[in-house]
Amino acid sequence: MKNHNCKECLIKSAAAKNLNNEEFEILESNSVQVSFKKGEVIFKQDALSLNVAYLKTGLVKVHMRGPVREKILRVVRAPTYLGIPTTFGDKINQFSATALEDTSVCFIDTNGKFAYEIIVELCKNELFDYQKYVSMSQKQIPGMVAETLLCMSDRIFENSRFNFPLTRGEVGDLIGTSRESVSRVLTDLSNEKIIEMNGSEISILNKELLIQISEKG
DNA sequence: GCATTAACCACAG
DNA sequence: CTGTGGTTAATGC
Repeated sequence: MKNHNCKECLIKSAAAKNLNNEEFEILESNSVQVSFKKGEVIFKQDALSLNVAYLKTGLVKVHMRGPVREKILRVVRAPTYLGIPTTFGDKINQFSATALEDTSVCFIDTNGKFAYEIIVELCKNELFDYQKYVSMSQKQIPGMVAETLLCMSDRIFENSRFNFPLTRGEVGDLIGTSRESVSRVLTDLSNEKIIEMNGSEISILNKELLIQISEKG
């Protein structure tokens, strides 16, 4: 935790861009910035709410405990809000967030000025999740893995080569399959020279084919 | 039936 | 944690 200056923040949220000086003072006195190391829990399911978390830098997985195992709901890159972890009315988190990289987060005591931005964020998430669940229910595993790789490459890292932030097991939790299946698909893709793996580093060699696989399912 | 897909188990590195 | 092989269950042709 450290002192911070929301007005001078270079990674201001869209909501914060509309605030006046007085409102910035309110924001600063009602928020706190915290750093997290890779693997640290930012907020935890079943714990009391820490209000809204704004992911300033880093990469985070948002996940929920399922009847059998943990399910990764999404993987998000800064800057973004981490959603509203509680239901209205209670203050118990319904899901968790864990840092996949070193990360800094601002916890904000919610006030009216942020409501609009938060709603926009929630709508985007809802749409994104609907699309994801449609995909998941209709595609086979290679399609889902391909889609995940493309998503990482295009949306998270914006690079065809990147350091894969998830373990095989976590990819399984994300797309709803077993770690073994993820393993096998990845080695298949590697054997077919569609991707290249070096430890945790992954390069996409044949993006067109990968897109085909992700679309065909 | 036979083939395919994928989950579960187990063991090795 | 990861990779692999054997086994099993469900599904499709």
